[in-house]
Amino acid sequence: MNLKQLAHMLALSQTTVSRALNGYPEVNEETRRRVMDAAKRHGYRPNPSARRLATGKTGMIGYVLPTGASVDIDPHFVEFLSGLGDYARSHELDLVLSPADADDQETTYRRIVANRQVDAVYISSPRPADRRVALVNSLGIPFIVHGRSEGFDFDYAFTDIDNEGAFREAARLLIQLGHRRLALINGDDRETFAIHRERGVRRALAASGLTLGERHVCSVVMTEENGYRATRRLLEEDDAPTAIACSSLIMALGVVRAVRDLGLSIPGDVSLIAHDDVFPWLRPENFSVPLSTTRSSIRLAGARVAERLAARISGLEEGARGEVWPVDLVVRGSVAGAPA
Amino acid sequence: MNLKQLAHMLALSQTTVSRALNGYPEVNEETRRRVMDAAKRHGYRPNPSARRLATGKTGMIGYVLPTGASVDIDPHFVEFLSGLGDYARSHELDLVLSPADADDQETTYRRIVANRQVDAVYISSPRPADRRVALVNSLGIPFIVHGRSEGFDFDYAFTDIDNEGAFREAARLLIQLGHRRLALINGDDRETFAIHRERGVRRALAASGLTLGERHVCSVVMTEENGYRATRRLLEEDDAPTAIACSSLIMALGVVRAVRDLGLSIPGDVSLIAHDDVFPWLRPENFSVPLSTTRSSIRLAGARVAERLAARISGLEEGARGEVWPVDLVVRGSVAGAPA
DNA sequence: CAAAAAAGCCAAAGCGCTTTGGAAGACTCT
DNA sequence: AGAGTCTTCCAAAGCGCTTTGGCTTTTTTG
Repeated sequence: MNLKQLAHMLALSQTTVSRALNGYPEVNEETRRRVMDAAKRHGYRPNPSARRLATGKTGMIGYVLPTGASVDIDPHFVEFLSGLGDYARSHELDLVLSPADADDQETTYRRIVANRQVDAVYISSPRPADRRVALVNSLGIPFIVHGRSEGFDFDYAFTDIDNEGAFREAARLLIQLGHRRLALINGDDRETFAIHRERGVRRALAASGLTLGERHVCSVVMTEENGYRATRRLLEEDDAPTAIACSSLIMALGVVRAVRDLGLSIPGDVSLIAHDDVFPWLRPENFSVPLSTTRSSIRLAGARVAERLAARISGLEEGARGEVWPVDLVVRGSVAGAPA
Repeated sequence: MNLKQLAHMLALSQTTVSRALNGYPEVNEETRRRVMDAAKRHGYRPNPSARRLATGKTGMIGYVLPTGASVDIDPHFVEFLSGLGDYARSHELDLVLSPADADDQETTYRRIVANRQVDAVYISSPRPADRRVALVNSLGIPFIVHGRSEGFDFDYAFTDIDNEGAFREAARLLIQLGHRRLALINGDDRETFAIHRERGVRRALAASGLTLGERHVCSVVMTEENGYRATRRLLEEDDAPTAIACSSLIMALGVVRAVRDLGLSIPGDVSLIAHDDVFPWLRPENFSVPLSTTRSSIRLAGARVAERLAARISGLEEGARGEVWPVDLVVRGSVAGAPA
């Protein structure tokens, strides 16, 4: 059932039917109802291929997926996707993942824009002066950055959480509890979120005349194993920290294991706060010692990004507004006063 | 730069240029070179929208993503995606995720097929007599099932692992070690993989004249918390099992925590074997007691599914061949002889 | 009431590609 | 040399939609 047939059986022109269906004003309301009705009754759905050839609109949002034999997709992605998908569904948007060589995403971005394969894209895990952001901005396709980049001579639209504030508050709490030597087990410090978190910790320390020791901050891929290793290294030193801030729950698993392996305890010997992106399958309150966290649902962020993309596609949102979400500090049993 | 312009500047017809580019035989090799050359020089890329309108081919593979406020995307998905994406990239395939109401995926499948939005689809986490499989089969679009369904009057193509064999071997090992009361903490038993795993355990027990106690098997969503709860429940009973087989590493985290909370030890009081899908961020050898596992890389499965989909799209693979991969049993410290 | 404006509809021209059905020329064969 | 066969290319017809420009008919206006 295509437009031609539908028009024919309604004894109308394709033009009128098309306009009736797409809500154009120059068609009689009575006629429109007739058309809508017949369309529904016959299950008519405009062929998207034809439509996109004619309009250039695809009804799809794009994401360039860095891949490679040694490239691991961030497990956070799936939660983000849950939120994004949930919103996208209600707006009949599909998501197209374009796999790209992790070291050459530019080609892929250019392709999907040149080919008009998607109406908008989003970018995640940005770094300062991220080339993808500059590129996509210059290509002129609507986009939203999940997270923040920095150091451009233009503004852009992003949705981020207050990583600095979250870790500043976490550190402040630890300091108030008497801790003087804090450590930060961070994610990849080439990414903005990690930079912001480190800054948060430093600012809190500075406010009390303290500093973050050179060797008390580490930047690693966020795996359980790396959390373990970092913790062992930290705690086996002379000036071992008495409190640790950790950038992910997964790493925190390793932290807890390391602390135990060393015969130490949380929070007796070491206080621990981790960032919680809210996974359904791993909850901080279920750690052997309930984990204090800075909490922000990455899933909600996914839904929000989808919402903004949809708004941009339909022209409802314009400009380069960035939004920063506050982060909850949730105190549980894993923090206590510094040991004597 | 479109076909028309390219043809014009080569003083050839669109037909010839199109054929030269697409490798049709009825064009002089000399001409073909000229065309290819000019195309490359001018960076000509055929407009995919136009091409798909004409051919119906999209260069995309589809996946219907169940979503909803209370629907969590399986964390395994991201690993599967890593493999799929890695292969797809090298073949210029994109993946389109079509979010659907988890309770009504049929509509979405029909849509993407009717609209010719993708060249092929894959289905994951199938159940016996899975309606999606029947539907997609009847719709006549190329597809691969990751996992297995059962009970159809037709054959279909799938890539699965030997879940039954894996859990049979795991159970057999435990039995050989003297365990008589095994328990199985399984995933959702409406899914085929869980059924097969349970069958594997039962078969191994039966071979030694043993059975799996009614209350020694549980089927839950695979979260850390559920692993914990199930273990507590199992171990606090009178005829507590001395060995546990567990369907995921994430649940195993909870199992370990529960055992510890009860003042018991692994493998002294309880032996544990879990299935490992090979996550980069959580490795069984790094558990406090290195975890014995049945291991199969879900990432490789993703790559294989992509490969088969590509083969089907290009007509290289036909028929309904199913393939079942063997699973490694990797013995580490978490198993030992049954306590006296 | 005639002229101007608005409403409602349509035919046809794209969008950029593939593919069908020839046609022209070169080549082979008797 | 004439008929038949390849080879190589082309014009034009789709694919199914949107949109431009124009044509009637109805309504409004001075």
